[in-house]
Amino acid sequence: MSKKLVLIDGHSILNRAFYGLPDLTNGQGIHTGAVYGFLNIMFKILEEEQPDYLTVAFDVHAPTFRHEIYEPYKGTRKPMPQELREQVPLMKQMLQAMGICIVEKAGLEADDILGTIARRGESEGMEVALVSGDRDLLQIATDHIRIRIPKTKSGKTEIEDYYAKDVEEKYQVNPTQFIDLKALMGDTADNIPGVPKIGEKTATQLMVRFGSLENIYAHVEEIEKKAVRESLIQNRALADLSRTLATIRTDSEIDYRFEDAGVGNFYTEEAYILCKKLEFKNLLSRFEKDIAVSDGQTAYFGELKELAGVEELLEECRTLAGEIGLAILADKEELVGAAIAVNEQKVRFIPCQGFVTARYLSDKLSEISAGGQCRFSVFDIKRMYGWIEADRAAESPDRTDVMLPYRQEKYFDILIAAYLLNPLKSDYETEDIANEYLGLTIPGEGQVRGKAAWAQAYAENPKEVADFACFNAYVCLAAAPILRDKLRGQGMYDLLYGIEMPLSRVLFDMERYGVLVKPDALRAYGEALTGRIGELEQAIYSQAGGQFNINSPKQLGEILFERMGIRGGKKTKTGYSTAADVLEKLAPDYPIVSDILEYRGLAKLKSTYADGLAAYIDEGGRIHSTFNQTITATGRISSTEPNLQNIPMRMELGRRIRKVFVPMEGCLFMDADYSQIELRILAHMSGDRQLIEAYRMDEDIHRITASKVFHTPLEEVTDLQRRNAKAVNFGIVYGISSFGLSQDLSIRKKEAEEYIEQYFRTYPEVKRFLDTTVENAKKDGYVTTMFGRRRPIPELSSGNFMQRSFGERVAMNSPIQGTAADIMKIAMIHVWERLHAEGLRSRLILQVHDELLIETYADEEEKVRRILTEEMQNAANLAVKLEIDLHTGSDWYEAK
DNA sequence: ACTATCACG
DNA sequence: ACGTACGTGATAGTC
Repeated sequence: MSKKLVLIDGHSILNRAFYGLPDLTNGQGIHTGAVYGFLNIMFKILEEEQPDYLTVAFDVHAPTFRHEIYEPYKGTRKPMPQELREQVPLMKQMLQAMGICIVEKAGLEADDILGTIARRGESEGMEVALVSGDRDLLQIATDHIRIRIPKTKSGKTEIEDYYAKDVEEKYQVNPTQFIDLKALMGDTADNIPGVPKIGEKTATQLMVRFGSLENIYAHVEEIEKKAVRESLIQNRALADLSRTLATIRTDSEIDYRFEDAGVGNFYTEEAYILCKKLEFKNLLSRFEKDIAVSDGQTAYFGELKELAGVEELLEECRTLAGEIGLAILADKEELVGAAIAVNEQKVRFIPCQGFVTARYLSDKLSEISAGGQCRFSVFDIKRMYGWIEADRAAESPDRTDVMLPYRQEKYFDILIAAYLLNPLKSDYETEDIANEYLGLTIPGEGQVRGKAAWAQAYAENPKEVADFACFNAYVCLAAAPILRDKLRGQGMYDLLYGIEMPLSRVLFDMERYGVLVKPDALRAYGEALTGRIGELEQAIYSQAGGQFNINSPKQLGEILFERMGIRGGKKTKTGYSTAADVLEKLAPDYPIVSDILEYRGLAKLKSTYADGLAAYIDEGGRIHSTFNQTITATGRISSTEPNLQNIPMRMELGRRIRKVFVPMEGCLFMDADYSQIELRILAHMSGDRQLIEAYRMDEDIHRITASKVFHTPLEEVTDLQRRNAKAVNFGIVYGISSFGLSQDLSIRKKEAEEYIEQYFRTYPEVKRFLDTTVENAKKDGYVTTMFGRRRPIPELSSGNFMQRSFGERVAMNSPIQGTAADIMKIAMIHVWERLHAEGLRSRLILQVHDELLIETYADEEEKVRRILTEEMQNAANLAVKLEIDLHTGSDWYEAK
């Protein structure tokens, strides 16, 4: 096995970390963000590489410009900001404390040091990973020297890897040629002048054609472009100088021995003290952990393969009064294994093999789950119910306590907890939770399995996969108390056990149950569309005078606004806007435009719905959507693969798709939706007497609003007035802006302003409520729903007007939308509980934000109607009634 | 991977 | 003066 060497470009990574992270300071006002970021990147790399040797190189003078002596070409790189400059010595101090080898030498660039050590390592047969923030180092890449460039993308650090072949693939030149390429195009940041008039494109062209700078000059007369040719000839000296400047030395004289760079124990007392001083809390806990278990975190992880050992462990869990961490590795229909963290010292992976079959393990876990003393902390419980409640998940019982375990802390889901604590993140891997709440770096799922199934990954790499599972179980166990404390501290513990945990069980059922569709009807619908789409296509081509891709906004824009000369303003960054609202204005004057609009509509229906849905139908004719509980910023549920929350409704033709969603034999659909739930919540939360009063009248709310706002007797309110009032009602809920309202109603901004002003005069407490909500949000940095759900709004402290305005609208909207989501979730749980408690077979099928669909057995219709009505209306006790519209039918179209 | 568009609440 | 309605997901095209 060849040895592994990791080299880090100190300044460049520190720089990356500085600009990639918010500006952290400790209590004494010392800036620490860059050091912190550097350490995180370094630990991530170390976990991945597990190197034998590690070295960090620095330039001697902190803000050195590359080749500073060449004054005329002084770089355009900004000077290093003070906040970063002062972190350089701190960084070095930290590395020294951790016993990490640092190399720097007066008169030498870090690049040259890195290049030299990398080559030496390679010649001694090592695999070298060179970590740097910029691409200069690419010229060093070989088959054994890999350049690693960390990229910060939306908070996550991704690392790009370049062997020699990857450089060629990406830049069309090999690493050696990369030097010449750079000499030609120059690099202002690095003080490399380059040849005037030659940029990246021309430089690449020349290099691909001639292979080297030397050869370019040998054939310079063959270059067709006059400007390029002459610039080359005139600037020969500059080109040669640039080449020298661009070349990284690999034969520098440095005093360096690999023995001094061995990777040892970083967690020294000295480093611990320094981390404490800098207040790297996350890192500290990691230090303590590693000091405690001295020789590495995996030391107490183990694999259990013998039945006897497994039984012993499971029995221990069954009788344990405390909490255990549980991680399940499962592919779609195959349980591969489970890791259990009994305590911090005992974490074991149980693979499904030999006598320990998947069935055995699943049954055992179900038994413990149902009757054991212990509690489970897991990641993503919804995906686990199927494995740990094999029996109970089946049809059940006439009991009133069916939901009890989910309410009473039997389970703790670190995914849901992390989501509640910060619902703004785009994903919540165990890896991220470990890092954020435990300061621990663990392997990521992608690293361990790539795209392979777990079964395959385990077969190929049992140790790594077992460790991965153990890490996950461990993190579930270790993070639980921390997350619990934070949730309690933020008043969200009741939200977790009153709503989210029970809900996860409801969603699991809905996903597994699915919804029946009629494949033939769906196919027929698609075929009907195909016919009309073909006609429209021909009509459009003949009017446009030729064929083109109607689906391409780019081509369509060119045809419409250039070839056909239709007037229509540019809108998007990339060209003309062909969005529906633009085209609708043109449709009356241009038949082709209305054809395009119709085509668009039909193409959408066909691709997304007719064809799209068909791909998800299982053997039983059912579609099983996934209901995501940890996606939205406001607390709503989302639906994916397929999305069943955006099935067409507003237009008749699209709405007909709902006819293919049907109840199974012997059942009917029962559908109920809340009537203006958000506006009612606004009435309640604001306590506005007029608005509450309006809801107590048995009359259409938009009509009443119109009457009040426009000072018109109720009977005389015109349709237009009602429509305007309705738009204002919506606008208020969205976090009103006069511009937005004016767009929606196609009126002048001034008029919109007047409407809003009138509205607020009518409902003054609504205005006060919205104002204080925004004000509090600015003070606290977040808003909350009636049930304590939080949404942080970082935009509110933005210096950017647009961002801040957005934050203000969000502050007005989120408590309302979020409370509506909370109420619907409560209703779902109660409906589910009563269906089970009353021994009914009817089941919840879909949730569409304010709507619930139940597949109802014919003989249960009246009971279900009662349950649905009562539980939805009574889900929350507001100052106004929660009313619902309820319908039944033999398909979704009819029931809605 | 990103953009534009459009389906829903 | 800034340039917007709030929350989602899927598809197709383009890079």
